Amino acid sequence: MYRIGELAQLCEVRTDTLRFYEKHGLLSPSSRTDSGYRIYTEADAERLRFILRAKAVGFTLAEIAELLSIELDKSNWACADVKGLVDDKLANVEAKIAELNHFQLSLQRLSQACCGGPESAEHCSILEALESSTENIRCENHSHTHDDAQFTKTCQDKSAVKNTQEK
Amino acid sequence: MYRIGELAQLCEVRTDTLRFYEKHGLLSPSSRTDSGYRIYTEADAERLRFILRAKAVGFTLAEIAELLSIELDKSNWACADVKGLVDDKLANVEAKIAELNHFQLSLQRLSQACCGGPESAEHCSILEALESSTENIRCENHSHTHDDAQFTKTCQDKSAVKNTQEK
DNA sequence: CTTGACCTTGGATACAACTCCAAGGTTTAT
DNA sequence: ATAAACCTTGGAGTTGTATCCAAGGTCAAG
Repeated sequence: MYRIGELAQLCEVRTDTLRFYEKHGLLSPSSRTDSGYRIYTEADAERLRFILRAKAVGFTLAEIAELLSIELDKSNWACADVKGLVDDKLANVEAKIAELNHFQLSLQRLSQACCGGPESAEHCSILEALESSTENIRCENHSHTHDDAQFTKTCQDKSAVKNTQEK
Repeated sequence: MYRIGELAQLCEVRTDTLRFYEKHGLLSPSSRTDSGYRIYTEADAERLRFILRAKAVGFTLAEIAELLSIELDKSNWACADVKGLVDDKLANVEAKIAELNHFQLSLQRLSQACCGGPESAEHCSILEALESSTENIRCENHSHTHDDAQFTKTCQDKSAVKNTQEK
């Protein structure tokens, strides 16, 4: 039997988070004291751990609510249903990874093209790329032309410019 | 010279988005008609394209605002400043990728452990993993024990259960 | 001169997952 | 008996990126 603060400490969440989960139907205390304090049982704690584990593999709270409803009524669901949720999530995660990989590649190319020195940014390859090239930033049309000339070219005036930079 | 709807169509954004960018200091029309209509010049369109390209490589609008302020005053900034922004973003993106890769791995393991068949979910490996294992879901403590016995085990009752599944 | 397409503004709504706050009640320790 | 630490509720705020709406003004065509 835990009071809200105890359960929170045990599972390393905030009390606010527990109330938030309650409001959203994920976890309600099994009972209340006469004065209205929430009382959580060990089973409640287990349910919370289930939620946290599901969060740890990337499920949103809405998805976790679905998992919990299956969990409470397992015999009326098939493995296929559960696996479906996991596979949908997996596809979802993989799509996000693909997008981020695209960002990563573009950023790497931009970074490599820039000397990164104390020279004036007037001829900075990064800014130039953002000013004009779309194809070379988004690598969506895989043209395979290997024309990364634009990206290996660095800042033109490496010769001292001695600009005072105020940031 | 474009009216808001024309520029929006040209760059494939909503007019609302252009007003939103204006409200947030990213892009203001160069002038207005007597009746108050926004008038965008070709330079404004270029600035919008800069914004959209920066978005395409993963920058947030706040970061883009920073890039734009450099863009407008290039000579007072160094390549190092620009490259710094890109490299910070890159680190940021890579951290997100790492997190998602972790999700992906966990989800793959869960998926592989489950038969995915029409059997009752009463002994579903996925639910069991969420009920009890934390270490096997989060692969944070790289124990390298290769104990994926828990993950290769599939649903126990492949023998017909014939549960009617209502979803 | 009316219809429809366009434009204006300010403000509301949406999503996710909290986090914080104020005003007040309860429990525990001294 | 009183202070500290806990708890309650309802509601507002956060971050990011828009999207939608209502009430009204403008413009071109027929």
